Amino acid sequence: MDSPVTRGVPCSVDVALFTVRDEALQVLLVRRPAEDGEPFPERWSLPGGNIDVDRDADLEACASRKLLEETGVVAPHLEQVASVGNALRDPRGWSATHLYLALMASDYLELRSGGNAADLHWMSVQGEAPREALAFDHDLLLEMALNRLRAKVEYTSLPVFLMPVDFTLSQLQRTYEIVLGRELEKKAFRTRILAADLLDVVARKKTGPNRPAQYYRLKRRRESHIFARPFGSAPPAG
Amino acid sequence: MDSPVTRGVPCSVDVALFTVRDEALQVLLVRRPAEDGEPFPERWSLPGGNIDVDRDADLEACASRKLLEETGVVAPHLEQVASVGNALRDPRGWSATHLYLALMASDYLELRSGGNAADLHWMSVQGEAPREALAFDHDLLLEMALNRLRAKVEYTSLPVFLMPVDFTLSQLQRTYEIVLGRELEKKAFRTRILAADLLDVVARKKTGPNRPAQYYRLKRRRESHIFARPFGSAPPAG
DNA sequence: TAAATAGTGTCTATGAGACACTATCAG
DNA sequence: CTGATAGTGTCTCATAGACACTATTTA
Repeated sequence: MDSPVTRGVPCSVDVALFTVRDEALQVLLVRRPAEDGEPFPERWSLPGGNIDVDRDADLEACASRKLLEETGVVAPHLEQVASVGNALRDPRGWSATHLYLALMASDYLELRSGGNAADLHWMSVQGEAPREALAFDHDLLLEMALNRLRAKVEYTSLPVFLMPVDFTLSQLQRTYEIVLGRELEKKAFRTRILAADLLDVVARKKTGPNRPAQYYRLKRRRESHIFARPFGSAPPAG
Repeated sequence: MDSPVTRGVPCSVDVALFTVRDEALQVLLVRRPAEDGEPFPERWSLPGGNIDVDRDADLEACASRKLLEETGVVAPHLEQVASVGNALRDPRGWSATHLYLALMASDYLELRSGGNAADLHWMSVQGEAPREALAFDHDLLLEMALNRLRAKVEYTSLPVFLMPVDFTLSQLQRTYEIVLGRELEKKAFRTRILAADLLDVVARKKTGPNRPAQYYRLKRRRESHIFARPFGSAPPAG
């Protein structure tokens, strides 16, 4: 109205890609470039970057593109978490970023970063140990993505996207437990998951010196299932 | 990286302000200006507009400002819903908007619109009747805000922000029913609400030719309560 | 008294929690 | 047989759902 020319605001997308590796929930980080003029040189950050209005059909397409370019990966789950815009998050001035949460099985991973894998890093988010500060406000963004992930894991089937194609219920339960940071009751867990009718039975597979487990595979469906009650006795976050 | 100057993207905030009036859930609309060059002249739209990096500390401050400027109102609940950015939503080119959901009691309302109240309009969102198309992609934004509202009302105490300061449990239940579009069981509703320890008892008030109801008032707390199970037998949306 | 709305008593149904039990493999 | 992990039987408990019942007001 009163501003004759609307300049626009620097607009980016950042992606918190989680996986479960080595019995821990981990998030993918990329190293910031060392070039002159770039803020936070050589610091770790979430993968992401500015929207390219000529290449990105929409915000989610930008998130997919950034993930593919920086990691060579197409995640089976990608959802918008929130947007953060203010004058302080980038030393160059007012900017807005659009945070996405991505999930994938660790055995899909074959990371590449413009030929330099040393610029990629999995960081465990378990434990309260002080972590190295990330670039920009990415510590906050990571916290927001983690809160979203944990909140949804309390009452949805989201963790199936952290599993390989075929998996057992014990493996799925372990994944839930790692993300939630607490143990779950076996019988209740199995009853719920099977009642949700999310999984197809596939052939049993050989394992070690014990009864072989039934393997399952996600049915064709995009959305995750919402359970009528949250897991465990803990109230859902919020 | 390869673009020497990052131009930025036109960045706006839109607010879906809901209230319950006349036994219906209603959303506030503002009329687009008739000026030459403005897209969608004189069409109805959600209140909102471009971010002013000199005045808005962050996205939420921008939403509050737009709401105050266009309606004279400070809503007791304001939350971010999602962001939509693509090349098609504005005929002038790629843009991103940040959608907020606001709730307030209808008896707080004293709308003003730069001196012209005819540019404001409450639209009922009940019923499947085809509505007049809104400007930009605001039909989509309204749908997203409605979905968020209805989903959260299934398992939270959000509707307390649609109530006046003092209210009865019957009135609160009616508000839930209007938003959800279905009736709830009285006993279960009252038990849940009271067990959540959200409300303080205030003095009874005179009513009509019947037993006077107990009035309640929201305790001091910012966040809405999350119930362990959704209301009714219907599964939560999602 | 009737009419109207507020609020409760109580039984049933569902599904989670606990936990001990059985099942099936390698050796 | 043992050891290990997979999977089940069954009891208890919390809370929603149904619905009839009582309570309190004005007229």
